Amino acid sequence: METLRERKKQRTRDALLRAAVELFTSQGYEGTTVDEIAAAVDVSQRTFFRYFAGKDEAALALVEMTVERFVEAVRARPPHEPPLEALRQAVLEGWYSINEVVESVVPVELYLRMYRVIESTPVLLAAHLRRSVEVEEDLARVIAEREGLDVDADPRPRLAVAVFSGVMRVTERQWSTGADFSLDRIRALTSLYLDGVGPALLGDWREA
Amino acid sequence: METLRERKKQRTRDALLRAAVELFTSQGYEGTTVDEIAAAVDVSQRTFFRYFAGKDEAALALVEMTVERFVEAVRARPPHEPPLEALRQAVLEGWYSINEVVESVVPVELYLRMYRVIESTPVLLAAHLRRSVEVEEDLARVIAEREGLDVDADPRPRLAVAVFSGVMRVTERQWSTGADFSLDRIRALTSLYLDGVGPALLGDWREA
DNA sequence: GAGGTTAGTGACAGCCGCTGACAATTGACA
DNA sequence: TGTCAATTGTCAGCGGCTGTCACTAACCTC
Repeated sequence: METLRERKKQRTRDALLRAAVELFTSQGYEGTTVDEIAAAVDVSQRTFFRYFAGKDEAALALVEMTVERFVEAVRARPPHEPPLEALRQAVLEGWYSINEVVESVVPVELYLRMYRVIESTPVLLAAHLRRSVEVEEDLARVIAEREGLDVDADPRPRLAVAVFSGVMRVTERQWSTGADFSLDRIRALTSLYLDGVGPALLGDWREA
Repeated sequence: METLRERKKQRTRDALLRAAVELFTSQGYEGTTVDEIAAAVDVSQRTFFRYFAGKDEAALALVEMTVERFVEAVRARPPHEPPLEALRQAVLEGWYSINEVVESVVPVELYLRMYRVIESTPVLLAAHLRRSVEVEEDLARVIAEREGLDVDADPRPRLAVAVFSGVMRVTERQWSTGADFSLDRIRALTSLYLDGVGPALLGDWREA
C-alpha cells in the first residue's frame, strides 16, 4: 500500500486535472485561468504549477495517458508483424481500451470533449503537435529495434512512422471537426484512411 | 510608388524583424525579451506588438515567407504532374530560390541559423508545426483542384499531402540536427527521403 | 498651402502565466 | 515524541500581451 503522502498527492493531482478539464471544456481553454483551477480545488496557484509545468500540460494530460499506452502497445505487438501493421493494430487497440485508461480520472465523455478543445485551440494544438514529434522519435526507435535496424543509419523507421503519424493527424482532424464525434467513428476513420494511403501515393489518381 | 507612410511602416517592420532574428540567433529565443527587440529599433514595446501578434511570429516570419512561396510554387506546377511530383519539384525550387526571398530582409546565413533556433526551441517548434498543419490544408486544396477532386469527398489529397509533409518534417529534423547545415545538404536530403518513402512502406523490409 | 482627417506611435495601467525564495505545515520514521 | 523531509502557502517579481488615450506625423481636399 502506498503511503498517505503519496495518496494525498495523487488525489490533489487528480482533483486539479479534473477541475482543469471541466473548466476547459465548459468555458474554453483561454477563458480559464490557473487561479480558477486552483480555487476550484482550494489550493494555491503555486501548487498547481508544482503538479503541472504549465496550463497546457494540464490540458494535454489526458491525451498523454493514452499516448503512452499506445507506444507501449506498439512495443508489445508480435515481432513478426510488419511495421505499419503493428502501428495500425496498436492504435486500434488504443481506441478500444480507452475507457480503462481514462475513466479513473474523468469520464470518457470529457476526454472526447477535451480532444475537441485541443484541436480548436491554437496554442494547445501546437503543444500537441510538438509532443507528437517526440512520440514519433520514440516510435521510430521501437520500430527500428523490432526490425533489427540502426535508426540513424536506415531512414525507413523514421519515414514509416512519419507517414503513419501524418495519416493519423488527418484522421484526428477529420474526426474532431466532423459531426459524428463517437469512438466508433474514429475507429472507422482510422482504418479507412490507413487503407487510403496506398492509393493516395500512386502516381496517377485518374486510373484508380 | 508607395506612399511615404507605407515605406516607413515597411522599414519599421524590417528593422524589428532583423533585430529580432539577430537577437534570437545570438542569445536564444527565450533569452531575448520583446523589450530588448523594441529597444534595439528604438521603438516602444507596444509598437512591436502592432507588427507581430507575438514574439513567436517574429521568430517564424522568415520561414513564413518561404512557406508562402512554396505554396505558390505548387500552384504553378504544370497540371499534368502527379501530386507528389509537383510537391517535390516545388520544394526543391524553393530551396534553390531561397536567396531572393530572404535576402531582402536578412542574409541567408541568418535564415539558416534561425531555422536551428526554431527546431531547438520547444515553443517555436510547436508554433511552426501548427502553422504546417494550416499549410497542409492549403496544399490539399491546391492538389484537389489540380486533380479535379472535391477535397472533402476524396481523402487522397489530404493523405498525399500529409505523407509528403511527414517526410519533409523528417528531412528538416535530420538536417537541422546534423553537422552539415548547408543548402546543398537539405536539397540532397529532400530527394533522398522522398525516394525512401516507397521502400519504407513495403510490408517486409528484409526483402529489400 | 491651410485645415481637417486618418494612420501610426508612445505612455501607462493592468491581466495572466510562470518562477524563486522562504516560512509554515504536515506526514514519515526512529 | 521528537527529528527530519516533503508538501504547501505567501509574497514578490518578471515577461508576454492588451486596452485605452493622447499625441504626432502623413495624407487629402479645397
